[in-house]
Formats: sequence, structure tokens, C-alpha cells
Amino acid sequence: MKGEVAKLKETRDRCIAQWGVMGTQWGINRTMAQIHALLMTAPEPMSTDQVMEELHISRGNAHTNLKELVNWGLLRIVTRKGERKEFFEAELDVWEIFRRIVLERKRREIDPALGLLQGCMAESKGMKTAGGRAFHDQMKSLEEFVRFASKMSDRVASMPHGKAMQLAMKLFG
Amino acid sequence: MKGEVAKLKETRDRCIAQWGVMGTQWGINRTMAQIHALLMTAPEPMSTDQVMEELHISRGNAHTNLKELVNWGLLRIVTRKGERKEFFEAELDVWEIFRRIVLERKRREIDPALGLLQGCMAESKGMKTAGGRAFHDQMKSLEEFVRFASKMSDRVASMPHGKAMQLAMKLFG
DNA sequence: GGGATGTTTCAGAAATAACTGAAAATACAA
DNA sequence: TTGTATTTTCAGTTATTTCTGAAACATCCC
Repeated sequence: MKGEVAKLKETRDRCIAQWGVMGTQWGINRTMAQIHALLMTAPEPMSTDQVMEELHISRGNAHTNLKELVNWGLLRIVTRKGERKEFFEAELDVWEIFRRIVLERKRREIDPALGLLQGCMAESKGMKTAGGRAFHDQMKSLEEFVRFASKMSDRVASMPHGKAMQLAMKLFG
Repeated sequence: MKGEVAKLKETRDRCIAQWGVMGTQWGINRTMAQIHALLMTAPEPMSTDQVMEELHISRGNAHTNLKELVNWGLLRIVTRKGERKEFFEAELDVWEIFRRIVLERKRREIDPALGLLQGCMAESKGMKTAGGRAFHDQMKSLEEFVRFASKMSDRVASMPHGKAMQLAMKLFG
């Protein structure tokens, strides 16, 4: 019979691999998602070298993606007394993970769209032809909605966990 | 001085090009996003050939992406009496666009993650080692949250526009 | 059937994104 | 300052995704 330790390793490895595959569908790269899964399930912080070895990837790749995850706020850098090496640990609180992802997506996906729509609205303002007015109206309704979505993202992401859940429960039972 | 028609064309073209660039950051391909912008700002339904000509793309590319947008529910196929050709028109209602995107993303991003987490949870159930229990607990808290997010997506996407806005206003006024 | 019109598929080409490995830069300790 | 450990960068390579263009397929009409 297989030992529990071996089975855990197997399960965890498959989890990491699959999380990587899914990452490509979330618009982040495979390695970044794998590192995230690796560290979310690591019993303690890991160094760049440990990540390289575990995932069989190069130093450059490990480094770049670790730092990118730090930028997202999904990993923290920790150091040990007397050691210069950096270790990385994952944010484990699900609400905090959610908040970070919402804010980052807003920044990358919503804000640029809003800027574009506002530019188009401004340029088509006051047009007299039917085509011009139709374009302006369409841009306007999109802009209003995207601006609203932007605000909602901020509001949700600024709520504490308990409050958000309480609210959601009240709404949706 | 530049005519309004020319200016509109310029603005619209830049809008389409930029929407395409942003598409790549949303995890859909450039052409698909461009076609979406093209049709959202088109005064009337367009044929595959018109789309090809407007965006300077091949038939295969136009076809594949038009059909993909139909799958998302962001375009509809319309036909004209006595004509065999298919024309495409965009969904213009912002709430409907939002709903479609939420549902599609849930299907692609949330549901697969939920499946993976539930599998990992099941496999690590009842483990006795500290590592095994920690892994199980982490999977469980992620699973609970993702399952919750899945439910929220469905609920929000099933609300009529008016209701959703009314609710949002009450919450965040 | 056979021709005309339109849609779908797909193998190979082109473009884009991700990764490697090594060199350069940085930080610290002696 | 000099040596060592570590981080960062980046040019070149590899992998993946997207696009093209043409052939296959479908549908309708004569």
C-alpha cells in the first residue's frame, strides 16, 4: 500500500500541474500559475532555487514569475535572520487572494477599456450625422457601464471578508 | 476642415484597433476583439466578406472568430429574405453583454478550478500527517470560496438589468 | 446532374509569448 | 577593497497561438 506521504506528493503535483494549465486560460502564464499553486501548498516559504528544482525551470523564469506574483500581492518576500537569500510565501487567506485578483484585473482589463471609451466619447461628442450620433450613444452606454463596474470592483475589494460574506448571504441566501 | 464622416471613421478605426489590443489582455485573441468592436459600432449587420475587407483578414480567420463570438452570445446571426448569406449583428445591451461575459468566464475559469479543488480535497481526505491535513485544509478553504464565487456568478448573471442596478445602488449608493 | 454561392475545415506559415542560460549588477562580509 | 552569494537582466531559442489560403463540403437553383 502506498504511503500517505507519497500519495500527498502525487496529489499535490497534479494540483500544481493542473493549476498551471488553467492559468493559461486565465490569461496568466503556466509557470506563474504553477508557482502560485506550489507556494499555496508549501508548508513553509521557498527560495528561488527550491522553486527551480521543484518545477524544473530556469532561474530566469523562476525569478521573473516570483516577482510578478509579488507584484500581484499573491506572494510575500520573507527573509531569515542572518541569511541574505530571499524566500517566498503565499498569501493563504482566500478573501485576500480574491481581492488582489479583482484589483489587478480591474487595473489591466477595466481601466484601459474605460480610458478608450472616454476618448471615443469625447471625440464623437456633438456629431450631427446619424452615424456619428449612434456611435456616440453606443460609446456612452458602454462607458457608463464600465465606469460602474470599475467602481463596484473597488468597493468590493475594499470590504473586509466578514462584511462581504454577510452581505452576500443576506442577498442570496 | 475634416468632414464629420471622415473623423468618425478615424475614431472608430482607432477604437477597433485598441479594443483588439486590449482583447489580448483579456485572454481572447486580437481578431475576435476587433470583430466585436467592429460590429458593436456597425450601423447594420455585416457579412463575413465585409468583415474580412474592413479588417484585412483572411476568410478562415474571420469565420472562426465570428462563430466564436456567436458561441459567446455576443453576436447573433441574421439573414435577409431571399438571401442565402449570413450576416452578423452584435448584442448592444450592456447588461446582456456583461451577463454573457460573466457566464463564459465562469465556465472557463471558475468551473475547472472548482473541479480540480474538489478532486484534491477528496484525495487528501482523512490524511493523518501534518502535511496532509494542512494540504486538505487549504484545498477546502479554496474550494469553499470558489464554489461560493460560482454561485454568485450565476445569481448575478440571472438577474434582469433593472434589478441588478437597483440592488447595486442600494448597496453602494 | 451541374453550376453558383456560401460555409467550414485544416495543414502549413507567421506572429507572439514564454523560457533558458549566462553575463551583469547588486549587496554584504571580511 | 576584494571576494562571495544572490538577484536581475536580456539576447537568443523554443513553444504556443493565431492566421492564411485553398480545398472540401453544403445548399440551393436551373
